[in-house]
Amino acid sequence: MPKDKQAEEKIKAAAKRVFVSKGFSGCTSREIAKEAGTNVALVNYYFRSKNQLFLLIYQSVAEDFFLSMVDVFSSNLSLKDKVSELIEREFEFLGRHPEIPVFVINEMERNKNAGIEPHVILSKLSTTGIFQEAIEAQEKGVMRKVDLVSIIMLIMSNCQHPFMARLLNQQMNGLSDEQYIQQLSTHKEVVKEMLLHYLFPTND
Amino acid sequence: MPKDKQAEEKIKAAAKRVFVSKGFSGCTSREIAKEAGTNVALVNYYFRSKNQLFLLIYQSVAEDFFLSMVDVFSSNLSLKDKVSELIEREFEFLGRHPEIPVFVINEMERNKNAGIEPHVILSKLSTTGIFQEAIEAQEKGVMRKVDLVSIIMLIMSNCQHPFMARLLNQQMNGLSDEQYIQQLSTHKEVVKEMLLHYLFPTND
DNA sequence: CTCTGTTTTAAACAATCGTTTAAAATCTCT
DNA sequence: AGAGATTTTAAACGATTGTTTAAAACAGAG
Repeated sequence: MPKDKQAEEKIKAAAKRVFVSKGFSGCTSREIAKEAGTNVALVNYYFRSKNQLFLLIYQSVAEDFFLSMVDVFSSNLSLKDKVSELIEREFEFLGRHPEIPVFVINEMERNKNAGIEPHVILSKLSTTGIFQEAIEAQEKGVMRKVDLVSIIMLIMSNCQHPFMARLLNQQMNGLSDEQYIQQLSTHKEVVKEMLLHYLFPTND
Repeated sequence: MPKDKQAEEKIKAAAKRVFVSKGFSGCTSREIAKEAGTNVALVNYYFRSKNQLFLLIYQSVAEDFFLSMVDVFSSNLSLKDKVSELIEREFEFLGRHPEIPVFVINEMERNKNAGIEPHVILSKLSTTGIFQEAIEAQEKGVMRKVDLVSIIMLIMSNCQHPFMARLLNQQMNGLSDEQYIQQLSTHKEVVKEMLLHYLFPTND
């Protein structure tokens, strides 16, 4: 009884929700089936196995995760505005998908010696010319002469960690869910101010 | 045949290694037993169940995780030196136990609605008077007037994330294990410079 | 050595896991 | 409406899960 033709898409969407929030080891095929409103056999009918379904989901999630960076770097904003815009977009994206960084990191670690491929999106980052642009800005004295890898790490740390460590931060500071959402929006401004002042020092 | 009296401790140590690196859902009781060089029955003989053993491990790990902060704040260094020393100790601790932040965050999330208690250590943080000290420093103009929660988040983000996202950073930048260890030590200095200059601005 | 209590082991328990099978239900096309 | 292909379901498969049982191996005291 195909109540709606899109059973395959329903399963994919359910799998995405369940995998991202509980991880591969933290859920079962039957749980995904129930979330999709069907049974286990149909999940394997469309996707052959739990592991194959997972790989499909992981790739699409990892792609989403890395995508926002790339096209900011391809724009023709100034380097400083690119960094500012990147922070803005990361907070917006992670506000909608706060579980993704932990999910990706967990599954990279779980498949350390196994199959998950280094993602192609990452190499696209080089092709935007962002590194060359950064080096030139450093030579001109526009940007502080800091190790480039460290700059990437600074941006990622300050954008991702507030979402990854949400429960930790809430409990440390006694914040409700609503209070933490408010905190995130003030924290975004703090991060932007700190990073931009550090990377692009001015004389005022 | 009790080859060594300390079977209980061996199991506890093995459970710590396995739980921290794979998480509760990512491992089995038999795996822990094998890691300890014994069998499943003995694990439950000493700890009754996988879940009870886990809770024991989780509490001790979470305690270690929060401990370094507290006694830095209890010292009689200047506020600026306290922050500097905190960053130094966090990088040292996480260098020895890089898996702990992800572990704690994962298990807090997994037991969101269940049993893991908010840790008492966190409330100890208030008793050090660090918050009062920070407010006074802000009133004196020694410290930048930034939201206190955000300051904590800045420190935690920049210390923890480089260890949590190790694989991610290595793959983004094509770094070997040895190269990343080197990167971490230069990044520590960058983090210290950025945070201290931001929080304690001077006129030079 | 013998007895008593503790520690360790092998084996089994029911439940659940990922996966498969085969039949039922539904859709497509004439 | 009816034949053939596709989709969906219920049921079962062996393997593995957390947990328990009962007997073996051991320690210390008399």
